[in-house]
Amino acid sequence: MQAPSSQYEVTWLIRRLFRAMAQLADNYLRAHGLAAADRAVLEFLYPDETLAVPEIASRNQVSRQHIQVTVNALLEDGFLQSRPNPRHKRSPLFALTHVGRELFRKIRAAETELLNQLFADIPADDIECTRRTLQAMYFHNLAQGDTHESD
Amino acid sequence: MQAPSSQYEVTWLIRRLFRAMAQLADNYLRAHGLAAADRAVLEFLYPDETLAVPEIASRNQVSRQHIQVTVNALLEDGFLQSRPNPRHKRSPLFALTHVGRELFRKIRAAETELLNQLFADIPADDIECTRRTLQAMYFHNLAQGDTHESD
DNA sequence: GCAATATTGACAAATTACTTGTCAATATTG
DNA sequence: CAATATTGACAAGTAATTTGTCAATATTGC
Repeated sequence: MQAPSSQYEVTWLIRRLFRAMAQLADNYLRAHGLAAADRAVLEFLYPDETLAVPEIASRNQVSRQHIQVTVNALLEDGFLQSRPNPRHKRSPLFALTHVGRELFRKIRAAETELLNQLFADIPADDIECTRRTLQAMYFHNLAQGDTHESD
Repeated sequence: MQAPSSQYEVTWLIRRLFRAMAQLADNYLRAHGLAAADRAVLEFLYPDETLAVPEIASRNQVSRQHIQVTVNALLEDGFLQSRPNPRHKRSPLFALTHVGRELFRKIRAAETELLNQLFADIPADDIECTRRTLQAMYFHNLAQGDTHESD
């Protein structure tokens, strides 16, 4: 029958790659006792951001309750520290501790290894073109689909 | 601090786009009473494949029990039909019915609408370059990470 | 053919990764 | 300062999927 369009294939590949990447990343994260949600929080704070729980949640488009639990656990494990929030006295800001920053740096380094394999033999120009295109897709998407609140 | 590499950004965007796309697709699928897993099965069979449950599962990298349940439901709803499997008498092959094929065609058409918005203003060359790059990534990935069985 | 081994479908329970609901405490704002 | 909103904590619910188990039946190696 008709060949699928390039557009369709791009979205198909995004779906497949996401799953494949998630599996690779999960294997690695598990070795450090982290879940994907933990990694996401660390990423939002790396290297020097300070954010409150509700703000991390809204940037990550997940419920604040979920991020609350994740942040509490990371705090307990010594990867995060809290500081007073000038904008809201009940909702402290969180930042990486030195240990947390080192942890995420290591995670990134390991991921970079995987990335280098994943991108082996792909010309830099193609990677840059892909980045530009996906970014445009992402912003198109946001422009039309980012008008929902919760809670 | 240091700017993230293009490689890293590409994978970041894949993660973000996957989630955004999943949300868009889910809204549409729900209207047809389907879940993402149903769509995946229909896609594997569209337009004229015939596959047994364990084979769909292995291609989709999910457990055969999960696909079994999904296929049973689609069969009950009249979207699939079974035929004898020459390679295994207990494990019939499944194919789309006419209704099932029409359903998936409609899903695809609706998705194409969304895709056209998502890709609006992106040059065809960039889309093609992106497709080529993602495909290369996907095959790199498969080449190294496809050696695990289950069950 | 026939025995040993493997595969399959069915079902149940467990797991993961969240969301939603609720509430009291405390903030912010008008 | 009173009305309203936000936050953190906790509980319960949900969706999608995995894992475990089993009996039935296939396939295979001899």
